[in-house]
Amino acid sequence: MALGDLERSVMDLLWDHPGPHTANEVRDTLAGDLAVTTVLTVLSRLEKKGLVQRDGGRRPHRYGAVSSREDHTVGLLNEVLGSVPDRQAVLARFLGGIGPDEAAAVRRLLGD
Amino acid sequence: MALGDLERSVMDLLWDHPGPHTANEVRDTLAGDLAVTTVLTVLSRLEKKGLVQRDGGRRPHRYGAVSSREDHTVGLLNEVLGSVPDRQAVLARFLGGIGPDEAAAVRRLLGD
DNA sequence: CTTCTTTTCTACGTGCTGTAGAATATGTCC
DNA sequence: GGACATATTCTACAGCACGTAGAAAAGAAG
Repeated sequence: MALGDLERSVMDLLWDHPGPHTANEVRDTLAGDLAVTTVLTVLSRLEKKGLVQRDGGRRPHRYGAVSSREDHTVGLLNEVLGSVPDRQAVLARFLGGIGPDEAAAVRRLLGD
Repeated sequence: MALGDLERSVMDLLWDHPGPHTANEVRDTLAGDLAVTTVLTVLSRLEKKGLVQRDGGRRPHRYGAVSSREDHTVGLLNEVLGSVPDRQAVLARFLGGIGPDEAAAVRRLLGD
């Protein structure tokens, strides 16, 4: 599920400032001068996409990211890798393109 | 630049059957019963997106993928990774999620 | 009950994609 | 070269996702 620019901005905001937020807080933190209804529409769409969860206990409702930015991004990576028949071949090209320092980091992360 | 379903099918075809193809060949190889003009429209759009190159020397024109599926996919991966502030953190989560056999493959690819 | 706040419904413009007919350009055969 | 076949471009439209927000409804507060 691809995100539009505003949806992406909202997610970035929720990731950068954790803790559930009200629509008005999101609106005030976002750049630009959007109507609250706009923010609510976007939050609802993100909720339907499974990226945002809502605490609708008492008003105003609070919204927060379902998963971390990192986990979400890993999901995207796997989605991309799943669209290709030879995952390994893509990883090979990818690893061939990263810098030496990053390669070292990868080795370390794999418990060298 | 995201691809639609038909655009994706055409790219898969061009990747799976290398060598430049005419629009009619593409049409005949694609599933479904599309008009040639449809295929030509899609090929033109893919050309504009930089994914397809056309040899317009003599008619019928021949179309082929600009880069390999692997290179294109690596581009997508880097695009995803570029949308995040801490690339390393994402890689960490990604590597943590791959199987042991794939981890071994990665180590090997990094010139263990 | 009246008023304010919050949320939902509804709506519209825009851009992308799938789809293809109409119009045009190019090649081929007598 | 003219008629016919083939290929390409133009134009168009429907559907969907997204940005955007007003109108309407639902809930809270005094």
